[in-house]
Amino acid sequence: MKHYKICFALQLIFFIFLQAKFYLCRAKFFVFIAYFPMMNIHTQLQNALADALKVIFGIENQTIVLEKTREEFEGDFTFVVFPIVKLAKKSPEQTAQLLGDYLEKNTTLIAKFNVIKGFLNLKIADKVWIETLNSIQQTPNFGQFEPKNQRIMVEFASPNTNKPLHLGHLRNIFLGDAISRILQMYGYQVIKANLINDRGIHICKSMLAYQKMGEGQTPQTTGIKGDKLVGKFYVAFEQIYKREIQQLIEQGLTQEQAERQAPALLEAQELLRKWEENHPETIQLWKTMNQWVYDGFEATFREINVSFDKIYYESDTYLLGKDIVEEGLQKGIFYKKPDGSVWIDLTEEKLDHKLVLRADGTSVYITQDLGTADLKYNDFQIDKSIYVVGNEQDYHFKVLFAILQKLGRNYAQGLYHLSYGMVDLPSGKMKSREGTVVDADDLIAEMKQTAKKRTQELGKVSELSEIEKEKLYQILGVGALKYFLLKVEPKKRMLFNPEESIDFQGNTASFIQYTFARVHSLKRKAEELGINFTTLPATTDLPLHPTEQKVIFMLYQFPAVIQKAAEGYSPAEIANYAYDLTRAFNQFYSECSIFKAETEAQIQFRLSLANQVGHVIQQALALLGIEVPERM
RNA sequence: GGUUCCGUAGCUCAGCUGGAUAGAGCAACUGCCUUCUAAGCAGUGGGUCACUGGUUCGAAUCCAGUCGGAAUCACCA
Repeated sequence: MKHYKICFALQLIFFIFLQAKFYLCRAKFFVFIAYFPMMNIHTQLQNALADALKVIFGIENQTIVLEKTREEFEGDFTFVVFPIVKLAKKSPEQTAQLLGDYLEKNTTLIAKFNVIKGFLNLKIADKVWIETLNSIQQTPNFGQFEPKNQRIMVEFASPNTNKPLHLGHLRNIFLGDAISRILQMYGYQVIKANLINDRGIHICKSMLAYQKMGEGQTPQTTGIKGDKLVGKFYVAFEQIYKREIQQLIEQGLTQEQAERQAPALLEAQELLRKWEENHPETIQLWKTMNQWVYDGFEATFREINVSFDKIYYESDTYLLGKDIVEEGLQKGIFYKKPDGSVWIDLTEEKLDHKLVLRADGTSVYITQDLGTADLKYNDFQIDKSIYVVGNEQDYHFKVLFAILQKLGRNYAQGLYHLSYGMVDLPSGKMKSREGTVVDADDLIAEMKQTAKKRTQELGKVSELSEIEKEKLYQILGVGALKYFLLKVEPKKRMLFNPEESIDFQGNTASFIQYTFARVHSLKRKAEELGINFTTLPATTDLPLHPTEQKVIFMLYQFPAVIQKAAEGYSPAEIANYAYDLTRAFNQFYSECSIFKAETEAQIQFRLSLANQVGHVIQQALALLGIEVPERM
């Protein structure tokens, strides 16, 4: 409620400001319309209602909440009068009736209204909708917000280099990529960052197995993708390790002892020590194998059309943060235990005591995260910083942010953990050790294959060249996968059933892409007939079909949806919106003939509507990193 | 055990800054292609919004508790 009041107040101030500016600077007004076509109807209605409340009932400073009218009633916006009936001193019906009468008499916005109980349903005049469509049509980059002159870093992907990417990574990557695009649209300058975990015991495990049984294999000699090859040796290590543990247990050790004393692990630890001492051969092997992995990742990223602006390597950052520990000690925020380890007391923040440096002076996970936070800020002077990391680390980020807050970092306010739920299989959690992971490359290939099969069954694209067809399968397959993972609210855990392939019907990317292709087909036909696809309607006096009105209403909401998605860090908002817009358009499409419309003006109007739907679909899907085909 | 998150149709999910008779898709069934792409549209059936209480004109939505599930509470990352 509070949020809404502020929002309304800001809108009001802005509106007044612009009205004042209007006469001074006409251009500014158009910029305003360009970025906030929403304002036109919504704010005008709110203002008119505010007037009405004041004139009729003497009520001022009332928060005016407008809702979308439900399908089963006639109208576009609904004003619920229950909250004001006490102040109005009339029955809900009378109150609503009086307000409706006032609006009808004093504004040109309303075509009609009806009152049901305490609900005032307002139907916006067709003319206003057509003007809205025209204004959207004339807006270059409809949906793009004005630059906020703020920088925001989005860190995502953050893979380990000892094994290939899997389905869980894909959710992370798609989320990070989509939220980056959304924030950019919302006016931020976005820096996409990837913090690669390229060092540590797990990498040494792959390296050790390679030394033992690699026989000089390379991605080139084996034809195996680099990350897959390295992953193969990681699995090999695990097998050796497991066998050794088994043997030791048979010799009478406990499970725990065996796990600690197995020769393979000791050797891997030795390798890590050598790495830390800069042992040339070890470093060389490490570099070589990591490069294979990077090449492999790069191929996957290219396949899913994801890129980064900045790559951090943990081998560069893992020693950072020790100076911050020193700083914290000096400021009295951290304390030292007798054994020499350093801690922070976060019980005030309802967290616990947390270790920030080991007794032997070596870092823990959070130490380097403290250092990296400073590094990011110093590198880019960022105003906000987002970490796309799974919800298993919720506690870690609470602690990290609380520490940075206590240290008085001025960027601490702008930190946000975009936490998301795990992708589970019907059998439960994905476990790499048990071989139940869904490999990213395999899944992508499968999706493309399914898209191909489905396209061939329908047989509508015989005109396309082989290259174009391949591109189409790519767009459809990858799109379906992205949409599948993005349409669910990030924080919810989700289920993926490999047995049932991802749908291409219903609430899917394919459905939305298909609708874009339909629009494109209209465009081709218009060109054949020599009709300009983008011409604006000649008149605003056309009668609107209910489905046409609904489509314009959907288009009109696009900027507001972007705002909601950006502020709530939720690409799912965009996915749901794209789906609703698409459904509305398909309803229109099946109920209204475009080229057989009664008048030229109507044909123009409907083409203009279709054209705009095509644009917004393309934009909305682009925000999710999904491409659109012109035919399918 | 403490903390956090989740629980809506057979399945997968919307709706959650409180508003009218809780919505989609999949699956099942029924219509609609002498062509603006049927990967579509229209319709039928399917619900104790986990449960109990509270707040109020009004609760799937807010609060408390209970039950179920997950994560976390590491000198792993």
